Amino acid sequence: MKKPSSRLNVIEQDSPENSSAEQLIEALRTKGFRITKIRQSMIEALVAASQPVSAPQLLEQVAQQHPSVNKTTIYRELDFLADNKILSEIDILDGMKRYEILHPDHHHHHLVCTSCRDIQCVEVPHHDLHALEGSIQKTHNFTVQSHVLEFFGLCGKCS
Amino acid sequence: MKKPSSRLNVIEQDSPENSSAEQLIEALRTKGFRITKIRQSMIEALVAASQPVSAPQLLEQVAQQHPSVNKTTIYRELDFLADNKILSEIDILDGMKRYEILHPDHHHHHLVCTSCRDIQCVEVPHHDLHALEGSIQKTHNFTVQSHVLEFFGLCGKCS
DNA sequence: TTTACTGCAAAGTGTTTGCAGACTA
DNA sequence: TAGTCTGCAAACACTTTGCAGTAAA
Repeated sequence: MKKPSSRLNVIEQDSPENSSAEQLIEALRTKGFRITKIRQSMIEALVAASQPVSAPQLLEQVAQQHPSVNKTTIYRELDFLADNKILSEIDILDGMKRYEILHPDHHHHHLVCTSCRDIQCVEVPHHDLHALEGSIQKTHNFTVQSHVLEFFGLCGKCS
Repeated sequence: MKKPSSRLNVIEQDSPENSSAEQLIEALRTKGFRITKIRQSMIEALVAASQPVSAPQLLEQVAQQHPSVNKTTIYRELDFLADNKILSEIDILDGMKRYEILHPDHHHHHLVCTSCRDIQCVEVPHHDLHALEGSIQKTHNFTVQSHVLEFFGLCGKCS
């Protein structure tokens, strides 16, 4: 069903995974939220993930440590984490949302293989898009808040 | 057949709606496909649409002329039309796909209002993205076939 | 006549809701 | 203890499948 993801390490983690998860958890704690086992497990799974993951994938992952976890909790928690700017949603046009840890200083886009559904991350020089957003703002009377830019094609293995 | 028109602003139709629908239908006919009432009605509805439409929206639309039409037919026909390069799929992250007539010489992107879900079209200078795709091809060993670029924000009415 | 196309019923998949009970702080 | 978080059951919305019947060419 799922094959081990290719380690292309396009994006390098700023800090070791554990530390990153702990930082996020600490931030939530200081905001006054409770750190439950499931919340912790989800954040760790998301930090460790090498690709954006879907809710069903995450359910499977978390269930390995907490077999009684319910899908409702997963969905609610994903909403919660997205609301708190810990996750960003991405869409690869296959009908379900995926989530990944949001690195505020690390905006990037994705290369989605249409054959094996593998997802790589890629950073794009931002001045182009910023300039574009500025001109859209003026010509279309539209206030751009965010954008989605994803590339579809064939990865090295599939081409 | 093809009129060269690269206007700024919102996309302008090259030709009257009827004519465009008839061209598409004629192309299908010469490929050997049957032109049923529902197929015809769907193409006309899609050509007339001012925004990308979802399957449920299209069902409602077509049902006005053909009350007995079934959702299964709508979904199958949308697949069929997309396979035949008459439609392109777009995704505005609200959980369902939308479709619009594909103008091969008229690639564009969308401005999605996160408040009222209104969708405007916008053309983006393509040399930037082409250059980007070229460099991705080399640096990431990834063959780019297509991309999705959508902007989210507030339209004039909602901001 | 041929077979592409259609409708119907049913099921599949991802997601959400209401509520009672459990657990963190 | 208090209020956040969780599990469960059920419902939702969009989409797909199998099959028998209809209609375009």
